[in-house]
Amino acid sequence: MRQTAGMPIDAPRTARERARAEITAEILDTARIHLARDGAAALSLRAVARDLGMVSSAVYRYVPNRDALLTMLIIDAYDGLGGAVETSEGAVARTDYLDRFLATCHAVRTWAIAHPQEYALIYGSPVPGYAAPEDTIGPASRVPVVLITIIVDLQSSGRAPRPAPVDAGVAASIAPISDFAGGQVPPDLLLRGMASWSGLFGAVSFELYGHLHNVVAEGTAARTAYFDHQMRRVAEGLGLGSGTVAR
Amino acid sequence: MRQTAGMPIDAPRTARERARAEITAEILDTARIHLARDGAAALSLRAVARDLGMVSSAVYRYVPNRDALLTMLIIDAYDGLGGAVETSEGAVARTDYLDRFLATCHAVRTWAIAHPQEYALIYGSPVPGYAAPEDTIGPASRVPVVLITIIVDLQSSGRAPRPAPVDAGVAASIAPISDFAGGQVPPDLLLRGMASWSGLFGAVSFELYGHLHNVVAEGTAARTAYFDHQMRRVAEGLGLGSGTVAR
DNA sequence: GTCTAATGTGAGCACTGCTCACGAAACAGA
DNA sequence: TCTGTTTCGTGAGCAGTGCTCACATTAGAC
Repeated sequence: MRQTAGMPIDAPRTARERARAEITAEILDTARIHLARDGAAALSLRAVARDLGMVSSAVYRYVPNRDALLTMLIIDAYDGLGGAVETSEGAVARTDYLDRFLATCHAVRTWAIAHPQEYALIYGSPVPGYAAPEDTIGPASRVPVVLITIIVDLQSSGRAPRPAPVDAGVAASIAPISDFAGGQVPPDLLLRGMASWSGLFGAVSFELYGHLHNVVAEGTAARTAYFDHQMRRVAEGLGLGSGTVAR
Repeated sequence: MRQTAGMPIDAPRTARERARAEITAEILDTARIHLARDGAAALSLRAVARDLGMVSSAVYRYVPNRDALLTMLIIDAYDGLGGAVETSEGAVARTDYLDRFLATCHAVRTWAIAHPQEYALIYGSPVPGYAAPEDTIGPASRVPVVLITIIVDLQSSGRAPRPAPVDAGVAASIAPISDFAGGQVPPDLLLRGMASWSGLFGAVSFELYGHLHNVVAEGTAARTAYFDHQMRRVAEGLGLGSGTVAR
């Protein structure tokens, strides 16, 4: 049976297996600290080894190579973000669709600001030559699933206009996600969900990567007000609005 | 007098100055090739030197360090994208506002797909510890200026609803860009411009960084159809729409 | 108690950015 | 034309990286 993130790790039987799991966890913990402090590009297996008081070649007994360590950290980051978002969104009354959406947006942004290097690791430019392994797609889909669920819920509540017809070519283009959703969700809603997702991602990334420099004032209040306004605009465009963008 | 991108280089007087300019250009050219092939993270001064048949320490006579070389490539990339977008958008009739917007979007995406590493360099996660110098803000603003201009043009044509009133806090948050625009452009329009810019950026980045994997079908046709649809949706949300998102 | 497999060690390879002392060449001023 | 000053190319060297490998040690299985 394969191990997948979120699944509890098999209880180690022997002392050796226990030690192995423990040391692997220590490596991951240390790597996490280094990542948060220095960023993914500067993550060094040798430095992690030094911090743990082991010789550099010893970590290769636990981690096949640097890319594998990064992959673990990527899954970690996806799960961290996904958990934060699910908690935040889950605390809002189910029928307050706009608030659910805004809670999701702000949760993503708050997490990103608190964990900039982790965010950059999962949503920044991929390390060249690095291909995201299949293990990441589960954790990676947690946030978009939340967004699409909000839109689908709004739809089923009957409080939204009927899904708009979508051009056949466009509908065909999203066949993969449509299949993933069991083919039951109208393409228009999936497209809305994706649009909100990429709009949210764009706004957070812009802020985090410094593209709002000389555009939006630097303080926390200004940045939050700007972000909130723009996310309300996105919601509006999705049929999630409360009537007007202005607050 | 300081040299700024876009400004013609002073004609070199002596043979030495001419040689210097030439070798610096060769270094930049080679670095550009390496960037396109291997990505920014793998850009190596030593490798560039090798390609040019010079010893590694010699390039330090022309480029202070690796970061400076990256900065030149960043300015280069901004200008390349800006030029491509301005050309594309400039070819559309001035009064076809939606088409101007879509031309801009598709130009950004086309350039990004053709120059993925350059795109990642300017819109991906910034290299840790690297702060974008002031020289980049001019070239960096070319695309957003195009977008905001479209929206302002539409506004002045009288074919759009009046700019919506904006919450005072939100309006204050965009003081920097508002000042940059001379204080004449209504905040609502600037906010729309920024929203379109970050929506466009989000969509292109998602595709380029592989976040559409298992979501949107892989082929060129599917990806283009999806992108076009989403950009039309963004346009819609901006008041640039032609009436309906469906084509 | 023995045998095998897992684990830790340190040397080593090839690479990186960057510095520095050293000559050689090119320029500028007298 | 001669002299003095910059500028430029060279190669060695430092500190760091990822990763491999032969070797010793140790822990678990039988």
